[in-house]
Amino acid sequence: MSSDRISDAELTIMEILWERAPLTATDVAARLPDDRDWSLPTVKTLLSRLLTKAAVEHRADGRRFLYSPLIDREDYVSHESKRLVDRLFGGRFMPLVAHLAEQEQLSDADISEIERLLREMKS
Amino acid sequence: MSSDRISDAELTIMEILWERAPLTATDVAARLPDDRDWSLPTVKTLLSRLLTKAAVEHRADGRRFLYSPLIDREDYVSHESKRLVDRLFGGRFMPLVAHLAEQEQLSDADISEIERLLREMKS
DNA sequence: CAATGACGTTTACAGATGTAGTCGAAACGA
DNA sequence: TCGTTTCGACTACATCTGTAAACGTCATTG
Repeated sequence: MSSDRISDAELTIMEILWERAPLTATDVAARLPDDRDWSLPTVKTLLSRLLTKAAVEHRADGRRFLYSPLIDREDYVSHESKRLVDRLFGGRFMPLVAHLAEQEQLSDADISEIERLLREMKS
Repeated sequence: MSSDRISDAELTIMEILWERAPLTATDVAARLPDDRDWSLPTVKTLLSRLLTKAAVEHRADGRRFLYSPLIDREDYVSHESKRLVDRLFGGRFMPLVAHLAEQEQLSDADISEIERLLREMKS
């Protein structure tokens, strides 16, 4: 099921595929961010775990596979946001937003931008 | 170090101690939420792992221990919120608000509340 | 056609996590 | 004082995660 959690390392792979797909395992490895310098076998392991979790699919291309995400980034982000909010804020989003707003040094420009967004939402 | 991550199960214990401390292991077990029906040994294991992670401390009371949180709930919440924002929104607060906005997970009341918060921050 | 390389699959292995049993010592009740 | 309960400490064990090596196979190239 796609209800399996995606681990941190796996998320790194997903981000690459969300940005561009389909890709071969080698392509994915080539696009790793600098702070994730994994060997090709590692990337392959992560890809096959993602296959098991039905988070990606692969299609044969000659004797290689082309991998593509099966789950939507938007859905994943929503799911994880909700998970955090459930765990830490009793399921309410507002406290999270308020908390972050308090923590974060928002520039006046940021604030105006958010206000604009909020005005749009209201209508 | 207190930089060790607190797992889900451990968080359940922390929440109990944040609500009321100090408590003995047995007390903690008695306060478990209904959906976490753990045996006493399990609770003790989790408590000792939290000790190792320096997330709680204990003080002898006769032959028992009284456990208290060492880290602040506020700090933990900040840390985890930041982690989410870093992982999923490139560390920026705005995209999170935008995301929530799109998902329509903020009520009109929520929005007004955020606006009030932002106005306060501007000054 | 043989050697080399590119792939996917299988196996590995340490550390974290969820969940709990066992054990020895101390305390308490009869 | 002797059995029973109660602790904490130690041990256990399956699963998940991070990271990767080994292996078998097909393709490519000399």
